[in-house]
Amino acid sequence: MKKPVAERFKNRFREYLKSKGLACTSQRDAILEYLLNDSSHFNAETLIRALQKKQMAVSRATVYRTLSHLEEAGFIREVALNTDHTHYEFIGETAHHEHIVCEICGSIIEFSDQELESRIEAIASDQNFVITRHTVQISGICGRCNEK
Amino acid sequence: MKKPVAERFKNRFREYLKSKGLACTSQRDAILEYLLNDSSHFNAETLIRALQKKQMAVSRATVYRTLSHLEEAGFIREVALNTDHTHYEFIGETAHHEHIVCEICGSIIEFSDQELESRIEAIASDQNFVITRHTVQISGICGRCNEK
DNA sequence: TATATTTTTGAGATTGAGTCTCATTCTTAG
DNA sequence: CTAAGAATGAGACTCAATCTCAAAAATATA
Repeated sequence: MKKPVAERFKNRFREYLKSKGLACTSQRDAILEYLLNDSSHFNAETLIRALQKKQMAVSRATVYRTLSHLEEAGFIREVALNTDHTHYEFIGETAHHEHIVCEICGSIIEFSDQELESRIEAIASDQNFVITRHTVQISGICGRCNEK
Repeated sequence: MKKPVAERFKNRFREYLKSKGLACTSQRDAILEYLLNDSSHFNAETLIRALQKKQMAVSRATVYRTLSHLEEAGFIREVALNTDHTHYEFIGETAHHEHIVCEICGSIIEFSDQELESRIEAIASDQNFVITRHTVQISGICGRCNEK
């Protein structure tokens, strides 16, 4: 059985590539395919290893290149969860949201808050800025870790 | 003429070091001294180069180690202005604030907004989190760059 | 103040994410 | 089917950041 949502994303990506004069390759397919099924939060290195395990190995260079295209095309976005390496999340059809990360167990909670978003818009406009991107990053200790 | 504020910071740092069983060294002094006079926003590499120029060279390893201590002691904090490398700012006596960065000219505007802060507190508490840190990072295009 | 103990330093090796190069292979338009 | 252009992969490279360890400095002890 086909998954219509996944098909739609794949077509959108193909169209994006075509519109930019880029080629549709099996590696680019494989990466999007993987993200559609297995991943909401990831980084380049884990993605490389995961693809290897699935016998769909794609070289490091190609993975990085494809992630740039996916970001450019609006399929994924960078999230600053961790200073060590760039973290991404698949955007799909989910609404814009922010993250709270537990410093102890590493668990990630997503939230979205209209009041917060409006305030950010207002601040930027006060400063005469046109926003292209924004992130709210909260680190702390989650309820469960606090009990221990 | 002595600067009383700077002296106060230096004493606070010495006390912090003592309380942790750490030594007061000329290198640690030199780094704090530099930050007190010359810098609000900086990163490790520029700091290393700046100290060299002032004939107060401190090794890379020591700079990184000292920055950790200064952060731990609450004198500086990491700011995510740029994904390439860790950016710091000297906290001093300034109030907590966030940043808007222009993607074109790189200019940084600092702002603080009580409404935003309260909202963040409320969200974390809804999720049963105790906040240890938070950042609001806005990227966009500033008024001046937009005109061009 | 001299000495013993502990901590720090610096030089350079190491790690690891991310980028670059370039010969070879794949896509695509015609 | 073919020619032209684009993408891939292997591995070299970059650069921030960390680690190692012998020598030096700071602190504690007497």
